[in-house]
Amino acid sequence: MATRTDALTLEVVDLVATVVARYHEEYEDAAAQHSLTGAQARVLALLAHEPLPMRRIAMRLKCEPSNVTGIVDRLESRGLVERRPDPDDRRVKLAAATAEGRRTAGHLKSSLNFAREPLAGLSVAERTVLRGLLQRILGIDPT
Amino acid sequence: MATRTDALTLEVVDLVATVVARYHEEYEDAAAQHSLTGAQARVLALLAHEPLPMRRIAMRLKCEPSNVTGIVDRLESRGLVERRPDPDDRRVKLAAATAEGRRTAGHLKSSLNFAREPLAGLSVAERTVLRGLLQRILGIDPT
DNA sequence: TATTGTTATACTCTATAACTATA
DNA sequence: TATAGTTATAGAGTATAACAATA
Repeated sequence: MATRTDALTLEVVDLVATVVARYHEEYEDAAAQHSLTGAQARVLALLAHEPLPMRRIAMRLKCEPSNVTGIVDRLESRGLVERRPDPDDRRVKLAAATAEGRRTAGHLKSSLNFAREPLAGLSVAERTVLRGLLQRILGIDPT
Repeated sequence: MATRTDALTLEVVDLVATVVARYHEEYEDAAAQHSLTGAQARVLALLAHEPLPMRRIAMRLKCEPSNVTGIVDRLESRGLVERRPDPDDRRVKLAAATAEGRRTAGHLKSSLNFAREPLAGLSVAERTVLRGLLQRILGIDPT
């Protein structure tokens, strides 16, 4: 075990903080290019993958369900998302991305170039090492 | 150069996104433990390091200067921050952390345990490799 | 009774534009 | 005239509490 918080660890934490800041910047910029807020972009990305009950969206966003109402309202008024009844439970409303919503989500994902540019400088071996270290940090069992 | 967006790169991007999400969660939680919002905590951390003109705070936060007024107002009303005149330019107001503000910032930093817990599982050698890779990604010249 | 989604309310963060006091 | 900070305003995200419909 290392000392309580050695210089190396602090350096790494600082680098992680910088990565976090830059990632956020790029995400917000990419969202803004499609006239979306960050929260709207996150919900749209979620729904482009699969329709979800309002409450599940709130859990994924780690916010209160009442907030999701407004976010989905704004996405719906732009035709990117629609609300559908759940056949199994009439209390539930399923939010689902429309065709245009899925298209926008696709553009958004590809304009998020954090993926390519910075990682392009790393070799396959280096990216593999990085993947392993990040998995360890996150407590993910490498399958 | 790797292919446009190979599976490995996508995996790493996904891991980075998870790190970003977890870091944010922990930061907001740590701030909330001191009844601070994320923005307030960021400004307080900045000012605990050194006093700054309002405009410089806005540049560091990448937001409009008008927003900083409100954030500093709230910190000031809690006695964590104070506004001082700048002797060199009477237009400028320097925001500075009070003694209590610096204390709060210290607690906040130590309650941000993203630093210790996840990185503790990595050896010194692994942390060194991670530091190098993150520096490469961020385009930082290792001194 | 419990749960799902919504509404109502209040607070914070955000950008824009107009204002003031300095420079 | 240009700049620093503020104010005013409006939109969006957030939590809390209360509500209707359904389970």
